[in-house]
Amino acid sequence: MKNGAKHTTIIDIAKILRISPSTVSRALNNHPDIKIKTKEKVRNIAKKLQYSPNTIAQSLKNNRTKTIGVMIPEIKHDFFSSAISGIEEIAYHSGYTIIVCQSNESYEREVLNTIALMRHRVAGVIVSISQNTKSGEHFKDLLRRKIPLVFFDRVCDDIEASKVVIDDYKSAFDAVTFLINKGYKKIAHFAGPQGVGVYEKRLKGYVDAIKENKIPFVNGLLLHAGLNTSDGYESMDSLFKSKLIPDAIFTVNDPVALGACKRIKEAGLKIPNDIAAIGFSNNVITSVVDPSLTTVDQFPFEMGRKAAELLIQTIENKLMKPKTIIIDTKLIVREST
Amino acid sequence: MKNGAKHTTIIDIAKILRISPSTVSRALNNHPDIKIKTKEKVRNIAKKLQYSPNTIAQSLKNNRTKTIGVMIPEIKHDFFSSAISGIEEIAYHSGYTIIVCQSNESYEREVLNTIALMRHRVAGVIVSISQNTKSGEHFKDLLRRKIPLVFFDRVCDDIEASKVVIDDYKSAFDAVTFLINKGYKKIAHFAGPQGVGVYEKRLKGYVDAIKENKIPFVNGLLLHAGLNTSDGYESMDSLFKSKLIPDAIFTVNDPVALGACKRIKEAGLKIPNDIAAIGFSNNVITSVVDPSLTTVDQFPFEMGRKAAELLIQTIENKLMKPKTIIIDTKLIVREST
DNA sequence: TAATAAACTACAAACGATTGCGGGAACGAT
DNA sequence: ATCGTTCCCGCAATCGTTTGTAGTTTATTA
Repeated sequence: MKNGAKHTTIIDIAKILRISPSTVSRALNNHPDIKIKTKEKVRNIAKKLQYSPNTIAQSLKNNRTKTIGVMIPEIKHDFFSSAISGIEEIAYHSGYTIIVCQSNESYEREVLNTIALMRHRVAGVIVSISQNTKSGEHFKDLLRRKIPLVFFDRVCDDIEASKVVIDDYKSAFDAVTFLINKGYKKIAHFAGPQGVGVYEKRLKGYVDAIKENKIPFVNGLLLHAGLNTSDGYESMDSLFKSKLIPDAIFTVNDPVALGACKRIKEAGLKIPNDIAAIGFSNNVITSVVDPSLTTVDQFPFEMGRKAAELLIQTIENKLMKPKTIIIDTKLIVREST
Repeated sequence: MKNGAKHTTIIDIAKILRISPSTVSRALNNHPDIKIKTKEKVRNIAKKLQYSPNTIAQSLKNNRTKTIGVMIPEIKHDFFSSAISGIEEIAYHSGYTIIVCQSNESYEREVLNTIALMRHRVAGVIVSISQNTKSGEHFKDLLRRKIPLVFFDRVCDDIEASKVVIDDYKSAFDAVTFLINKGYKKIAHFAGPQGVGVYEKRLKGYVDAIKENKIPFVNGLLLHAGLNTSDGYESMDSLFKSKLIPDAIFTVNDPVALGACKRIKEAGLKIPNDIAAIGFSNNVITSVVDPSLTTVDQFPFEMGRKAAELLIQTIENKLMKPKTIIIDTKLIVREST
């Protein structure tokens, strides 16, 4: 079961040149104690034998790795894959590699993945937590072991770690206010799973925007469901059945908005003339659907970059205490409003 | 610059119990030489101190890691993030972790990433190559070091390694034949970068389908461009300008098809009545655009799974020689045809 | 020429785990 | 009393690097 891999080591090089491994090591690391002649010889042999240092051995010796653990719910979501892309970008340029794992929205798997990352002695971890994560004990384990931790988007509020988030409350508030200013008065909200901070805040933003603008709050216009297209479809369907027809909807995310739009179109109504719609996240998809969807851009690539920057700064002791970065969102106005 | 991390080791446990580290190791690995009483004591202390084995040390000792390197052009593409998801799924269940890197379609970066993966002594590598990769020397380096390699989708033909692909030729041939059977006669193809095998094969499939069905091949209906929406838009634009209007188009991928559709709609023409369209890949986006797009599903999640399975089998010596798996594609017929 | 500094290089320990081998203890059988 | 088993466990080497210390040249200076 061994990897058959046979790599050349500094000992191989040492033997050939009849010098000691330590000299080879110092030569390769350009240590001043080694004379240039020797360094050149070492480097030549190293190149000839395709020597590449064994990170494993280095890590063991130095008690430190250049690996960052990334755990997100699901890679296939636009938002998260863009974030990973941003993380990888920064990591790459700082000489770090990233280990990616997905929790699949499962708390148990999140815990197991955390353990796996600890075993790997990652230098730090970047996380967006699963929907079903209530306890943050596994993250506290990381901190107890002095492994730096950065949350992004879906954060764990009661853990002292750096965070990269958007202002979900304000983004939602602004989106709804935008609708109100456009003259819409019966605005529905399809909320996400409560218990997850970001969705709670979006809901609160909706409620407060309604209240502050002195629009009557109608309980029936506030629906709770999941995060998928089907949820949006069904929520809209139930509104139609209840004869409580809004003139605009604001949904927890883009897929839900799209599902709702589908149902609206099936009802023979026009968007935005009969019902306007705003989603959340600016999935690529929103710009090409017909009508294109007004939505809130969270700049996930940028969030990933910032999270990686924060983490690396913490790892390298350039950032001594947790910091929260709030990424500005942008309402992307399109045809659906 | 050290990670402050302080982890408990088997030595710590050994000291507490006044036994030797080797006994602790054997106890934890459930070795028959160790009596149950001792094992229990060891396990208790291990749990109390939150011991978790140092993968680094294990890897060094065993000269083998349980890490798989994954290199793809860009994570943010639907197709690749789904594939990664599939890879991670299989890897997770076999106890492997994955290191992800992106080449960003750059040959140089692909080479550097390969070196980084070798340094990490990954047990194997899964790759979809960049557009600009002509030489496969860096992959041969992997094989020389006996590091198993599996390609998926964009493969390197002249390297002897396992591959997971679709039959691009047949998929394209079938898609075009489908159009022909529907009665379309002036079918255009917007081809991708030649030099990349998969795109060449799709082109060939198009050409042969035209010829075998005795439809006149019109040179002006074959356009070469890139892979983005803008390329599709411009290709369509140039067709309009050349007054050579097709009654159907088959594009190298979905974004190109969408770009073309955009231009078609701008021209006031109807899809599929005036011009039909077929894309390639079944990006999520294609099902929600209006009109929804007929396309070819490549089952990227499944490709990722298969690639991971092949790789792990090779790593564990259960697969002795390279194998090529061809994933069946499926023409998803929607409104655009 | 001898003393001293400067320039190189080697030795050995360490990182944390695994594992072949050997040895002590306890026990029964002869 | 001797031998043989069986059961537990420890010693020490090993994986590939890094690095403090010490040692050997060589060059420099008095």
